[in-house]
Amino acid sequence: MELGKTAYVILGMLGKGPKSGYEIKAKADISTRFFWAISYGQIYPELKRLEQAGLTVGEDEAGSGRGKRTYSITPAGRDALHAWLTDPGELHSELRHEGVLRFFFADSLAPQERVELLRAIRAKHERIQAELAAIEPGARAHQAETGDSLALLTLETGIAYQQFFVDLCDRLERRLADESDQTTGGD
Amino acid sequence: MELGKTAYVILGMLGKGPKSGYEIKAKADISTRFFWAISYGQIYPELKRLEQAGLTVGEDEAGSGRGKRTYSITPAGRDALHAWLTDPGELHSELRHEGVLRFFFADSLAPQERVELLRAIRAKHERIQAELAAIEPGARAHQAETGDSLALLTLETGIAYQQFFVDLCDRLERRLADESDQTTGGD
DNA sequence: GCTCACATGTAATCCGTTACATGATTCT
DNA sequence: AGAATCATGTAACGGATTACATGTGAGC
Repeated sequence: MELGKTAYVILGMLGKGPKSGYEIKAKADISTRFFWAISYGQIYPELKRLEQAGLTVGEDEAGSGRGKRTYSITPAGRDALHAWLTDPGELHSELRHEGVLRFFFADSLAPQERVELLRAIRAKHERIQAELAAIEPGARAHQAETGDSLALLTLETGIAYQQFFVDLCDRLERRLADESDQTTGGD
Repeated sequence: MELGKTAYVILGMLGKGPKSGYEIKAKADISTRFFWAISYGQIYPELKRLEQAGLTVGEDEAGSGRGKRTYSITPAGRDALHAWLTDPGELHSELRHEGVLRFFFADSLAPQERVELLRAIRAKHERIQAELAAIEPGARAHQAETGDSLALLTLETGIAYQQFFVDLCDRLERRLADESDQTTGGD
């Protein structure tokens, strides 16, 4: 029945409790988004497919506006989720990073332009890090409530990940400065 | 004329010297692949589009087998490349990391299964790091020849990036161990 | 003669984003 | 009354991978 990774994001979210498509998106936006983004265009069709496959069940919420539909995970859904979490096959991972890409091709740039590029990369990662830091208090409260420590641990991973790039840019900028010092004979 | 990022990978490669589609792929596979992957399915059609746009010129190589075609960057191509390298707009970056994704949802796993997940993530990054390390001698020789230090610097960035995940997995494994120590009352 | 590296290309398919359409409820 | 948020859904499009088709040249 071959589910895509995105299906597991949805299934995983429902594993933590029943949710609507809208709520799944909201939760994903403050957690998985930073290492696996999803959009409405995937969520709603996928929820239907998962229901047809018997991995989730949807229920129309009475009373509330225009048919809000809340989905829950089924036992079969939990099995599928567990099978994925422990699947010994390849862990897909890919990075598309325009900043590093540009840096790789930056030998045709003037030294000043290179530095500006590094600063721009740094600024971007700092901005995302600030976004993540803003989420932390909520995640901490969530851990206290539910006892789920992995969400917070993953968030901290995200913050450390951004920090890696900030440090990297600092290091590279210094390396470039050292290099041009040598070329110009120091002083 | 709105070029996609992949077009710039090709343009950037040609900026370092004339190449065939095949050669572009080979170079990308030992450099940009780790932060911006490309495939033949993109390269050949894109080379044609870039030629039509006047950013590259192709020339059929005489003598060699079934029409090998070598492309060079034009002055207009260099302008476009420079414009991209210094574009102050958003730097696209995205990560899809199944390992961290699974970890986020791993609260339903047994402690032993969690550790196995972390070990699998770690192993994968170590494997990629070894791949990168194998490329390094070639990159070092290339720098000595051409004076282009950024390719090597970028490769080292890739190695450090993999190391980040290796360290992360070690840290997380220790954190999980500490946690279960507390829960079981130590010993 | 066989296999491997070199070499080009396309078509099917998949995955995902973006933009759009629609409407209810809640807050100010 | 108006704005923001909640809420669902689809269609068009774009980007990229995969598989396939085809063929040459060099070395064993």
